[in-house]
Amino acid sequence: MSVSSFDPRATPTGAYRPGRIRDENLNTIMSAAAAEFVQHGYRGASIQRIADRAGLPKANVHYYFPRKTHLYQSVLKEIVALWNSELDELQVDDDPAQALARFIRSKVRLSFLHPTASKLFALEIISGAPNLQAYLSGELREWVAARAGVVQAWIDAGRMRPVDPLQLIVSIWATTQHYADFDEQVLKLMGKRRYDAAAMEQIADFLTDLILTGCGLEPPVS
Amino acid sequence: MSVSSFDPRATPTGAYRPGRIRDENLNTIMSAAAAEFVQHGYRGASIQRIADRAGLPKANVHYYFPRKTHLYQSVLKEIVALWNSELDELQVDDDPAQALARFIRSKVRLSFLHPTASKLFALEIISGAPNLQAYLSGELREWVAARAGVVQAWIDAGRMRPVDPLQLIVSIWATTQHYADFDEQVLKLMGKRRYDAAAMEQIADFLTDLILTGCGLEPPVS
DNA sequence: TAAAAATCTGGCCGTTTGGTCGAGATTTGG
DNA sequence: CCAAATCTCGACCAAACGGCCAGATTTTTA
Repeated sequence: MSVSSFDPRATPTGAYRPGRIRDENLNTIMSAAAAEFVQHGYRGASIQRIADRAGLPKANVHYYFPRKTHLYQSVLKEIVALWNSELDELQVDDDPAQALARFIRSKVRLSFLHPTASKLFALEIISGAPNLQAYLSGELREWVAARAGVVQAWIDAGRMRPVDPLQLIVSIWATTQHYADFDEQVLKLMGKRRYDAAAMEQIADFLTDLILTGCGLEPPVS
Repeated sequence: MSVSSFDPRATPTGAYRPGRIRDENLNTIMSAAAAEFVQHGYRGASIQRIADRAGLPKANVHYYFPRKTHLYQSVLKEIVALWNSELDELQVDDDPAQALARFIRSKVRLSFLHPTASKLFALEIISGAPNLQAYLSGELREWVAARAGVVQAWIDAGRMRPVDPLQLIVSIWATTQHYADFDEQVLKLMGKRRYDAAAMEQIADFLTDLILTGCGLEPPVS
């Protein structure tokens, strides 16, 4: 939820520069909004409470985001961009075990690092995805189809057990996402307060082991 | 979302009997409420819209559920009861492959049969589970611990590959739940409008195959 | 330093919210 | 068939809602 660390307007002195205030407030408000949207949903979120979370008067929020919809869609857009940019690729030339292990690990890390983003995305889809229809049938569909194609190529080349490639991607998505979205539930089951580095390793190891073995692959020693 | 089919007050003639109107309205309202809560969350749900969905005046909803919280908690309670009653068991004496396959299948069927219930449960947990804290650290925790114990016994007896039993249960929960909760997303990826019987079979087969193989078990031919 | 642009914010508006009330209609057991 | 219990529902209320505006303040440009 932070602006790119490279900003052409940055000055060594940190002095005022155009847009600095704007960028800061935009980030503050969007972070506050994401938390509020996750807790109460789009309709249940209150601009007054978002303003309180951000430490700003309500009218100031409306100065940057005249309508609630704009704010919500901005937050959602940022999440989609984050997911698109940070997720590992799968290449036909890669070793299936290595590539899948790396893919699972990057998805686990992403989920653990941005739980609020993950939850808001989940919320939107569970509620019928009124703002993501185009994304789901467009970008995401092609993204998944491409990865499924790679898996299919591996299978055709006899480099892994034949499993439905689409369902495999969906299952990786489902399990990794689950730990972020349902952290309240999973942490209670694990008897922990919050995830630590060890727990994250344990979970990444488990998922890699289960899924790779399920694909008839030897999990690489990490 | 329907009342127990066995009702001691039932009469062969179907004539009026005490509580008949009440039972009917209770069910109508709770179904309408579940749909509204899934679409807009607790805070975003409007009693007026719930009344509209149920085809009743708003004041009539308040007659049965004086406060919004009561209505929400009633719906949640019903879902938890449904989950508790319909899920298959795991017994130490069972054959691991058979038992796990049956467990996965029953969870898939439950998710596909009650998507709204599944979604509302997910929503509550993602939003911080303010109404399920006791359930998560109590009943559910013991339920999961018992099943994990059975899996551990199987492992100790050398009847399956050693995997973290808790994470295994969580992963089964995650994948099966995902198909119900994220149906909007999964259906778009599969290029379908809605799940049919064939799709449900395909998904249950895939999950059984992936997870059982991942546990070093031979998936039973179904 | 003066003008211009950007930012800030208290107060206001019409609408929707959860919830109340009480009078009237319906259903029930006796 | 009647009195009691149950159910129906339009009208109403205070609070919270999203959004608007105009004047005050700060920051940037020239």
